[in-house]
Amino acid sequence: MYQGIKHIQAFLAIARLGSFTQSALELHISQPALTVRIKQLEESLGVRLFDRNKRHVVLTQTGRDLLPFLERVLTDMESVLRISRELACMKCGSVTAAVLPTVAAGLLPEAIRRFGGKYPDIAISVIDAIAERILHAVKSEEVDFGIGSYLWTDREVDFEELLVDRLGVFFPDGHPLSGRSRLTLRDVVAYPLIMPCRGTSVRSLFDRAIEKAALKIDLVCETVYLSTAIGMVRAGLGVSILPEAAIRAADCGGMRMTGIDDDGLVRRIGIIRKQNRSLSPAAGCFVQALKEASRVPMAYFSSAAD
Amino acid sequence: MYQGIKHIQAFLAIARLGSFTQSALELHISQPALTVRIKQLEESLGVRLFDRNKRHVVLTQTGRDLLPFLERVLTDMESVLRISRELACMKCGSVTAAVLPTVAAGLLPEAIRRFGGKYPDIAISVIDAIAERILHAVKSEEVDFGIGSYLWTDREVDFEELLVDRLGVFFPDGHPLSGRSRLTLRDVVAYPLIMPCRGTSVRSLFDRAIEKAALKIDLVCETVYLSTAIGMVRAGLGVSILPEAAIRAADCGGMRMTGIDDDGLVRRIGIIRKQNRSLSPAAGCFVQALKEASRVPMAYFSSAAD
DNA sequence: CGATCTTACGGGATTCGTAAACATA
DNA sequence: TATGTTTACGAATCCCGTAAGATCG
Repeated sequence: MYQGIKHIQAFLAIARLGSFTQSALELHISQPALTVRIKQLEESLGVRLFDRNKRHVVLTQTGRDLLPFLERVLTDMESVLRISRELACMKCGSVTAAVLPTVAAGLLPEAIRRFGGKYPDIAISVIDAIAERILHAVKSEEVDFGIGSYLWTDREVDFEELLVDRLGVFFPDGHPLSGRSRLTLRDVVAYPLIMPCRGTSVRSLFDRAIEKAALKIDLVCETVYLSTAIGMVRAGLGVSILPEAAIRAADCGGMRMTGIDDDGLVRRIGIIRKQNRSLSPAAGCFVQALKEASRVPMAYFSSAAD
Repeated sequence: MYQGIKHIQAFLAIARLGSFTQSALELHISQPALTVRIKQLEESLGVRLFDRNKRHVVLTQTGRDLLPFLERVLTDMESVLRISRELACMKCGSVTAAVLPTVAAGLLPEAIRRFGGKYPDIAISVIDAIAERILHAVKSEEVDFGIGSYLWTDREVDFEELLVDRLGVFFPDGHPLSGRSRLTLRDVVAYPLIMPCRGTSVRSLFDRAIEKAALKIDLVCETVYLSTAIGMVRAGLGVSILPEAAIRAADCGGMRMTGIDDDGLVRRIGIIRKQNRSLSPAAGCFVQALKEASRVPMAYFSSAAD
């Protein structure tokens, strides 16, 4: 069949330089080898490409007709090389991640800062989503990877922990729960509850703990945004269980937070990846930046419930 | 360096079929050979293209990024193959010829008819020109070949005779030259002459014959078009020496033509080609049609002097 | 005769296929 | 265990470079 790129390079070099000898020098092969290459190309294409007049070599009409097409093949091949090199060296490409809002506002900016400094040409796009949707996005390969809580054992995905996020009880000033250094789930369920809606990691952890302890609860409201839940708590509608770090992000005036002593109520946050899928060089590098960033304390958290 | 088309075919087959085994069947190679090819391609591009999960093979993100580029290379390569095949089989292409007007109106239509019947996809373009310009067009490679008279020995071009065109003396009814069965140049130069202009083959032959015989002439007019010369002869301005066949093409009422016995006054018309240049398949085939057509008598001649 | 392309041929690298090993569902 | 990919290795092929041949200016 047709031979390969080297034959096209040979053709173009001779078409340009008008000499086998010159072209052989440029291509770093011997001149007889070039003769053979052109002969092979001519045979495989079934047409004569050059008229050899001993002193000069010139394209035949057929050669002239084919020249632009062969040029395009080589140009395109060079594009492939350039782009794959750029992808490998992260001079281009993109990373897409589905991330819990708390992480998107807390850990992520630091990671993006680190990564963006090293690889300014990689576009990073972040989809902030609740735990359930992150898992879906990872499994459907909408995203390169997710950052979230690994709540449901799922053999389709791998999990690698980045950080552990403790939950706490949020209640208004002057609430009966005040003054205790630690609380338990059993203490909390005696009061009306405001919780993030289903599908969030906090809610999943909470529901699981409730079921395990076989407790009854009085859920007065479900919120999408963490800040809404906090507002309701401050207004005296009830108490809530939320990430401890939220105390730093939201306006928590008129509120108290106390840690909760319950094994189930810790949010293990990490990288969620589809099994048997390799990360692109850029994504792999960004994950690295995330791991580094997770070793320094986070400054801020978002106001969305997740 | 990068390997070749076969690697790209391998990549695309696997990307499409999602299986090394299937692709190997399609490509008619063994499956281990395919593994090696992909490994080579990945190494030469410096990126991982597939995630092998034993049960399925799926593109990596990088592979997906590169897919359209590699597809384009193969598409382009297939274009090259298709076009060269078409050029070879004369399913496409064009032929350009510089042709004497008498031939363009006489021999050429028959040749075009024959050729066009067999190869309807080849475009034929004809430049009608006088002998001098035909030679120039051939040497500058404006045209694939010329059809004309080989008047000036020129090592840059080859000549292959197609037909011989005799010249005759044209004079008005009742002219003193009337009634002779043959004439000589010496008979003719006694009268005022109307001749095709310099650069035409007829004029060149004439001038050469005059010079060789060391005759003096009375040139009253030079014409570009053969029909003009005939009109002037009919009007009694003088006599002319023109291709005998012109008697059939122009309106020659009130005129007589007699053959001339002079060795120099035959026009040898044939294919004029640049030396050491091969003809395209289409041009070569058209030349063949010309040779065939030149073996049947011509019906008409043009009215232009050449 | 000098420059240049073509042909011939031997050595070396590449590629292929068979067979065996390995991995996953 | 069955399916499918990777590794290993011997054999065939392909490709290259050197040397000799041919051709044109």
